[in-house]
Amino acid sequence: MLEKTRFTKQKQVIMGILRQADSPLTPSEIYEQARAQQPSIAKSTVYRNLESMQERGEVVRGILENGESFFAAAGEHAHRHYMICKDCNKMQDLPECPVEKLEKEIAEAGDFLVTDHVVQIYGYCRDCAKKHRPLDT
Amino acid sequence: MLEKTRFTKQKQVIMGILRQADSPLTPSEIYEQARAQQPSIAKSTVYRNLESMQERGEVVRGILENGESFFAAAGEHAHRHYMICKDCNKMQDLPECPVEKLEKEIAEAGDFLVTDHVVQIYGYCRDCAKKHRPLDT
DNA sequence: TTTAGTGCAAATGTTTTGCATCCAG
DNA sequence: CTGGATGCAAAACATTTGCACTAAA
Repeated sequence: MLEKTRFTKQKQVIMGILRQADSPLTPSEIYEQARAQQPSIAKSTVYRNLESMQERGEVVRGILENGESFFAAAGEHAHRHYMICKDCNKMQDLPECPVEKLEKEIAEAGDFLVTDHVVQIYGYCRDCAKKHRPLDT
Repeated sequence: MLEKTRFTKQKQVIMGILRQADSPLTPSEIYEQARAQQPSIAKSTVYRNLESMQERGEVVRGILENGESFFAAAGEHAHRHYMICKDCNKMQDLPECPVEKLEKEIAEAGDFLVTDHVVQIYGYCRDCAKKHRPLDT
């Protein structure tokens, strides 16, 4: 049973940040941005809100290779299929989900009850690739 | 340039554990198993070896939803396509990679230089599913 | 008023690092 | 011998938790 929630300023700020983001954000990034609007906000408040929002399905949570988590507002980049730049960590949405078919096969095989999946393609975005090795070799 | 490595007992123990594993292992699991063979081994030694082995391509590293990392010996379960049980955390290899085609399309589009990818399907393995909700509904 | 939510600090848990010592080559 | 590797402890991070206090309903 969901307990009743209060629309606190902090929660509004966090949701606002996530909704305006053009890419998922880490708790630290959210915290930094939130402090601009609400200087007294505590990091733990950010974490607690992200957790409860996730339980409510208002945001989606994922995890980066370095162990940091990231969050996106539901309906935005909420499908957890990304291209992630190893350099700047910016995440772009994948144009399609390549797993659905496979998921169906697994369900039919009956040895595993699928609830969810994650697809993350790593590499370098155009900008960061330029800095290192050119995209066009 | 790779610096020359020494075949220490610790490194042998760690590689042995990973090669015998039937599923990727977390550093803590590796450390525990390693202590059985080499009681004086330090956790930091496990981490340092795993890191250097990964750089050499001897092992592959991934990350779980809870932020813990995991490792598998190259050639074993080294492709980073898994079905991960949310209950017991056991990981099974996916029967096929559903991303290759998509990866090729991204490469052709030219906006992202792909180096690597991860596919993780979450859910419950047969045993754990039994404990909660039956696989056959 | 009531109590969910907050801020702050302390506690966790994982991974990293500094350094004196050790041992494989 | 020599310097790469180890063990130990401390430090660095991300995240969680306890608790008194604040503020939304």
